Amino acid sequence: MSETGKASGLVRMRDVARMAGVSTMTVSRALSDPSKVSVEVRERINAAVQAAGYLPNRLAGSLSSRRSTLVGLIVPNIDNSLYSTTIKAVSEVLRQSGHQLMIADCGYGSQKEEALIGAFLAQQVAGLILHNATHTDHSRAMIRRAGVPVVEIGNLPADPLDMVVSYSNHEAARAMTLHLARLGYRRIALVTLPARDNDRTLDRQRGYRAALAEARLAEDPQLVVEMPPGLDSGAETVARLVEADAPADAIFFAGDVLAVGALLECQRRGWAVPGRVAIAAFDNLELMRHLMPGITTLRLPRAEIGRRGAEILLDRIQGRSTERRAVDLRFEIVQRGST
Amino acid sequence: MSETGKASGLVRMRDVARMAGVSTMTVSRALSDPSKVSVEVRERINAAVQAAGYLPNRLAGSLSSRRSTLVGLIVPNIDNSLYSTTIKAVSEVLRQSGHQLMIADCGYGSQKEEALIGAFLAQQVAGLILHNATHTDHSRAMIRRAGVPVVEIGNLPADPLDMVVSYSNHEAARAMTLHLARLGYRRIALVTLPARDNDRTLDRQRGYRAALAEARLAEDPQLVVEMPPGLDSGAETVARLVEADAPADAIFFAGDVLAVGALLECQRRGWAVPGRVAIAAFDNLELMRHLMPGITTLRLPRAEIGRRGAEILLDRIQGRSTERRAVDLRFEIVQRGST
DNA sequence: TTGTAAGCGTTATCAA
DNA sequence: TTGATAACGCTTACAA
Repeated sequence: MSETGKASGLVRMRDVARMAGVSTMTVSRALSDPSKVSVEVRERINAAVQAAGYLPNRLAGSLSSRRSTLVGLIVPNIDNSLYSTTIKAVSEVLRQSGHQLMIADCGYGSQKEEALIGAFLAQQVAGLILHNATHTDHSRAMIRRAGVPVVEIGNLPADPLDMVVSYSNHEAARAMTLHLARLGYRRIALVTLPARDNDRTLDRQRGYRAALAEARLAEDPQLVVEMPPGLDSGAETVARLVEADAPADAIFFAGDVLAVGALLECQRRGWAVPGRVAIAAFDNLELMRHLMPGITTLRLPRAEIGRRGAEILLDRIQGRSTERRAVDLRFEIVQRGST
Repeated sequence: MSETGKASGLVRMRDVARMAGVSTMTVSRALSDPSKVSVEVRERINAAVQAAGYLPNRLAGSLSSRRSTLVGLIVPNIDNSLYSTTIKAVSEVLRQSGHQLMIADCGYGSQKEEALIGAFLAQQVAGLILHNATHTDHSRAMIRRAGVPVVEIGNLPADPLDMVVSYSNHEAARAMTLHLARLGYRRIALVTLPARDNDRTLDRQRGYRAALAEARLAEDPQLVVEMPPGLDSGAETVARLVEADAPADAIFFAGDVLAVGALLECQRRGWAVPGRVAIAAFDNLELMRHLMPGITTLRLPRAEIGRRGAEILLDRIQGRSTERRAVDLRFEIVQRGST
């Protein structure tokens, strides 16, 4: 009676084959490419699959075929809505082609990234998506040996591993700084996250400096600040920069939700924005538009990066392309009341 | 010279074994339990592993040992900081024990969840973490047959699949509604996300009704509203409920960032909070504390749910426990200026 | 259209 | 402590 798995509930292709009176090979074909099997046999197999509650073992399948449906994604911090916008887009594209997404976060360090790359390659991922653009030599060696396609999505690196889909952090920071200069601000401060081990933050600082030079504004070391992420951080910084002996007239918060914390602190203190100080932000979070005043910011293609990144990775995984593409996506400045 | 992989770069355990002059079994032991191998041989093997840049193939390892290091997590929406707090905590715990996390989102529907559960089981995950508490019969059947441990984390279901780590949405909504009643509000509105296919929202609505009954407040269907997520949604709703013929005197936004959108709309319109209307929220986002006034809300154990959930799952995966535990974590009300 | 045989790269088992 | 052999559950390659 109960051919349906021997107590353990474990059903293998063999069992389905026996039930349908065919060989495992025929079952395999019926599942992966039904057109290769006669209608009659196909129906018997489907019935057996249903009856047994059979689920194919992809571990065995991938091992045998040397093809995997796993893609690894490494971001600096899962717990951050900026990254999750991208993650969501990647995940949608991959699912539609039957791939599975493995996600890990590496903090902002390339050492931890190395361990994760090793773990993912050991799982035989078909491809990798990396947010950081800084990697250890060993990471590079492992990726080269494994021969899997890689997309870097957090920045436009000078020396890419393989493919790239991103915007330019340098250009974005430069554009916003020039925008502030054009609006007439002369003492423009830059607040970023800690730059150590973070190529994106470094590029933003460089972009800011480039813009100051172009606008013929003097660079004041007092006006370049690194802070940990968070609303409190932004609040603290705006107070410090506005109450300094030589105060900033505009502050460009190039990271996280620092600008929001700053604006809310100004509200609490009754400081007019931009009367007392102008505030600009980096990422166009939905919130920026709802605050009073709305915060001037950059619209970055977070979702599109995820989508295009996943797409060109799949093109390579599925052999539709062999190019090492580099896609530079656009950003734009959203001018609002805060500047 | 170049024994280091035959051009393709693919190095198998066999190759390492040959280089070290031992059998593959000895290499396998040296990697998984070095104490079982003599020091001298171990060193030769380590040297060969380094020289060859060998990465073990976990697909083969898992297939052979019938053990997997993969854990599947299914949330309603990756792109939501509430879930990402939990995801982060899960991910940390799993990494520390050498497990990999596969993440997918199922919208709020159990049909899509079913497909994902199937995909994860096909990958031979060692365990599953599910945020939704509503599942199809087929999902339940697959999980039972596969025999993998499962933790549900989004709610306390009446009929759990296996283990549960969560707070009670019913009790949380009830507690906040009673809190508002005790503060003297008499026309308390409830705004939730769409309740269809969402056991958490349904429980919140039930908890609200239970509290109204306890507080002997009449239930007004006009005061129970379902809205899509988002700041705009909250803004729109507060306007509607305050300008109604019989306006609400307090609004409990039981979902997403609706309360933030509402408070910001009140700021824009110059409505005093709580003078014109009181506002309470569900999740204690960092922002709630920074707004003026601060928003009264519930402190929910988002991170602890992830941590404990992952821990008890690992206890079962690693055979340290066989219990079907249900953990009811605490929440608490954070009273602030908005009520 | 279907089946047979030989792997895929590792680990369990048992023997030396 | 080490090794030989046989799985693990599937797919590739080839034969019928």
